[in-house]
Parts: sequence; C-alpha cells; structure tokens
Amino acid sequence: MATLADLIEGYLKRLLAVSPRRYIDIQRRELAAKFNCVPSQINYVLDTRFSLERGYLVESKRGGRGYIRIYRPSPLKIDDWGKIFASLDDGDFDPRVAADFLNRVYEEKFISRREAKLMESLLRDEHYLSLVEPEIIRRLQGKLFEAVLKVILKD
Amino acid sequence: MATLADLIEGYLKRLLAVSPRRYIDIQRRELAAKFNCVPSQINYVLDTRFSLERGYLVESKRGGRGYIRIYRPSPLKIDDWGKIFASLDDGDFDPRVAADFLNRVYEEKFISRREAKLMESLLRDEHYLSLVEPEIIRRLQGKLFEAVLKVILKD
DNA sequence: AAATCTTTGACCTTTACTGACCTTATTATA
DNA sequence: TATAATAAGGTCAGTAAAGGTCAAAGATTT
Repeated sequence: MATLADLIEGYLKRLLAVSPRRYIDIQRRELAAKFNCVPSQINYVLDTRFSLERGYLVESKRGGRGYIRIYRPSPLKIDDWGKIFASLDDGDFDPRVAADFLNRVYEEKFISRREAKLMESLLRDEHYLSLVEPEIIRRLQGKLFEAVLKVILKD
Repeated sequence: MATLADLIEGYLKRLLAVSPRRYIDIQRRELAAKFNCVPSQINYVLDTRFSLERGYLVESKRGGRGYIRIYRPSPLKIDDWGKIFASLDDGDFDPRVAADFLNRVYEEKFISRREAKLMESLLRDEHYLSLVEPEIIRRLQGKLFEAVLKVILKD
C-alpha cells in the first residue's frame, strides 16, 4: 500500500494534529518538492482526502505570497445532530453528509472506530443496488441510519 | 489431482500461515504471472477457496498501487458458520438465526454489547416494510448483515 | 452424456499521477 | 504610476496501473 497520495495525506494530518491553530498553511510548490512530485499532485490529495465531505475545509490564495490553508474539521454542534435527524425524515438523506457526520462523531469519541465503520457500511450503495430502485435506496439508508443512531443515543 | 487453482490455494495458505499479521497482501497481476495464468484465475481461486463460508475474508483496492488483502480464517468456533454465510447471498437468510449467531458472537466477546445492538437493529423488518417487497427484505438484511460482519472480521 | 469444476479473455471500473495551459497576486522597474 | 516580470496556485484532460465481471470454452467427474 502507501501510495504517494497516502504519504502526503498522512504528513498533512500530522501537521494538523500538532498545529496550535485550527488550520495549517502550506506552500504547494514546496510540498510538491518535498515529495518529489508535480504540484497538481497536491491538489489531487486535497480533492480526494481533504474534501468537504470528509469534514475538511481548504482555502487558498494565488500569486506571490500565495498559500493553501487547511482547516481541521470543526467540532460537532447540537445543531448538527438536529440537521441530520431532520434529513432522515424528509426525502433528501445524503449518505455523504451522513458519513461526514459519522466521522465527526467518531473524532469526538462518541463512538468507536469500529462502530463508525459498521455504521458507515450501511451508507454504501453497493449493498442495495441490485435489490431496490435508486430512489428507494436513500430512504432505506435514512431509515437504517436512524435506527443505528438511536441505538447509540439510547446507550 | 492438483489443479492450478489448488496450487494457488496452497501457496496463499502457506503465505497466510507464515505471515506475522492477520492478513496477507498480494498483487493480482504478479501472482498470475508467477503461476502463468490470466489474472481472473486469481479471482476464481479467491471466490471458490477463500469465501466467507470457509471463514476467509478478502478485500481489495483498484487503481495504481492496488492490492488484494486476504485475512486469516475467523477464529470463531461456531458450527453453523458456513450455513449462515451461505444464506447471506441467496434468498433464505433468516434474521432469527442471525440474531442467535450474534448472541454467540457477543458471548464469545468478539463484539461489544452496543455493537450487537447496532447489528441487531438491521434485522428488524419494521425499517424495511414500507419501502420494499417482503421477499426483498430478507435479501437486503442478508447483504447488510454480511457487510457489517465483514467490518468485525477485519478488525 | 450430463453435470460440475477450471481456465481463459474481452471488456469495465477505479485510483493515482503528470503536464500543458490558465488565473491571480505581488513586486520590480521604466 | 503604469506596466512588465515573477511567483504563486487552479484546472482538466490524458495516461498508466491496478483490480472486477461475466460468459464461453475446455477439462474432469459422475
């Protein structure tokens, strides 16, 4: 395993973990040089590993003194639970949002890593695809996600 | 007589026996080259010899630096192991049998109480009833139960 | 002969990585 | 003070490197 992208991801996450602030600033060219790759490789890592879906926020500035700033996922608010539960009932349950939420719940130590993985596996379309219509999949995922969340909350 | 599939099976099991970890990683193309066969022959071996029913677990990643990971057979001492897993994919998955199974697994301390509850909640028909046909429910439950069980087995 | 098991190959999907070309901001200079 | 040079970062399409699927052909067993 361990692709270049994985190495860069790990490096950035370590930086984030150690940073006294809620973000880190990096230079794209410098980082690319450090890992002996083209600069756009850094964008690939940011797109695939530090996406909004995964709870990260990335902003940047071009030109001289340019930089890339990566924010760590922000702490869960009570409001976030509310939003998730609201989306469970109306039709627009989004598994990616749910996965993002799960990740945060895990990072805040509400659930174990294994529980997070268990719950996340319910959000993958592949299990449903051959058996139910696409529009039904979201509703089912919502129902099941609700069921397991309730188990956690009751505990 | 030893078929090619048998040889590959034996080779992989020897690797597993010797591995210091709970799994081995292989490259499909490399292995196929070693045994002078097409890559899909490897999938055949994995499907027929390293199935869940036989206690094995296989996961993989595509793309550059992809791999196939084979986990050692589960140490769970449950006699109807094979039957449970056989029933996961074809239509006759029985949630009650699965619930018993879960209980055993819990008693053997493979999973926590909360994990058991999480998994058990997937076995309840109520979540599915309004959305899918009765015959489909069993199949879905089977698929999802398989998915979460795999998470446990990998851990 | 029929059934079952093995092997193959054509075609598909996913993931990683690169490079050419583009946009934006700062800095130096005419 | 315009403006040119420089110094960032962004985009996107293309390529390569894996592994997956499925049906058909071939071999073996019953």
